Amino acid sequence: MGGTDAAGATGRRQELIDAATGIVRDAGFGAASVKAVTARAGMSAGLLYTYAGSIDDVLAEVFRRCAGAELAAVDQAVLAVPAADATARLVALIETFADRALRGGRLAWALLVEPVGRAIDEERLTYRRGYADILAEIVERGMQDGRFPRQDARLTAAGLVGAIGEALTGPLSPLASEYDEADADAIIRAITQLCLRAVGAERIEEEP
Amino acid sequence: MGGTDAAGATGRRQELIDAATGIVRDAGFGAASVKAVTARAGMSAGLLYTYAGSIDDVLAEVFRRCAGAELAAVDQAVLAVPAADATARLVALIETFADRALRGGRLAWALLVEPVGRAIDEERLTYRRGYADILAEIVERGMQDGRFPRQDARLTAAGLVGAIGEALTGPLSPLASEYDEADADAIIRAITQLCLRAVGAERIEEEP
DNA sequence: CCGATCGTTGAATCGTGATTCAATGCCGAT
DNA sequence: ATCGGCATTGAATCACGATTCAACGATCGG
Repeated sequence: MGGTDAAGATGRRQELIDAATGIVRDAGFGAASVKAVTARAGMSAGLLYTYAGSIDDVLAEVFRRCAGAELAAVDQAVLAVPAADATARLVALIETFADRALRGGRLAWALLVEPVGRAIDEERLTYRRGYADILAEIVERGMQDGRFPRQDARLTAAGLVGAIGEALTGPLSPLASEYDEADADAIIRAITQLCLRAVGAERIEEEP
Repeated sequence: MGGTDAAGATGRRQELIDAATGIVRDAGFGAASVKAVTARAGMSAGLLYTYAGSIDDVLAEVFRRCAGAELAAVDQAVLAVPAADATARLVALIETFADRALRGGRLAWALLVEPVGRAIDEERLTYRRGYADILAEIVERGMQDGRFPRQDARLTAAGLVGAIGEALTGPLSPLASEYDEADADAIIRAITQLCLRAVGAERIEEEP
């Protein structure tokens, strides 16, 4: 056998997905053409079709994996907090999500808002709905416990997804331009406060 | 001269823009190809290039006009309310924006979130920033008057743009599926409450 | 060493829309 | 009636990326 594992342990399909993931992280889905992906994977363009149905197949898989990892991290962070404290769960969700987004380079942008084609838009819907579902559950519970005022939990959830996403990836956000590493905490705190107020959480930890 | 005004008063460029606007309203920018636009305008494809530099030129102009009209309507509604009452201004903004979006068919979706190419994405940035600017001013004023708690006005503004946009156009929103004409008011009310809470407005009109 | 097999290559082809431009039609002026 | 010039046509061309596939070459059993 030749080199390290060029065609060995990993498997061509995995190499394609890894290469595509790297490109998406660096530059978004728009840069993940057949040529770019196969070049990064160190193979010829045609070989993609031996190991995947199409470039959209590969990119959809990349989206599922990245989005799934983000969602899982957030879900885990939320579940680490007692369900009884809806406010703390909400804070955990926002902090985890925002922290990962701010440190993940272009990935959050690619997953949340980058214009992409049909194949991936459907994945995106699942992704956003995943967050909205978690949020809706938290809001529902908070209402039951009397922590949050009566409201349409699903609409609030959608609104929070939009608010967090826009604050983190929109044209006015730190991610759009350069931003100070040190600012990250301040930004996360501001988003958290915004969302806590939005659901009507009573206890809001103020900082001087 | 021949027909009504086929090549008369209106001007070819205007006809192109009108045709493109109609298509965007009906089906979004994705449907506004050269062929579709020129066909709707009743002229041949090639003529587009006599009266516009490119299809992107035409679509960017359509975007500017539609977005400008929406923004102007919202701005007008906001200015109709005394600046001293930041809460009322915020309500006016949301109600005007949401009402127009819910009644405007696909237009709101096209302007806010439809995936489009570069030429138009820059226009979109201006559009969203326009709303964010108005919102930031309202939030700023509300803080000065002690109606809203201390917060990062620009971040709140971005968050509100995201929340309103997602609630109205997101996968979880009424616009994604069919929705009852009668529900529109309830939706608008829910979004309003959400945003009022988000900025920390004290007086929130409850309804039983 | 020979041929079968299978992974691999990358140039040719396809698909989809935008864009160009030679040809045509239409008009008033002469 | 003929001419010059402007408006218009729409088929040909271009652009650009995805996709295909005939050809190549490494490996292995005999």
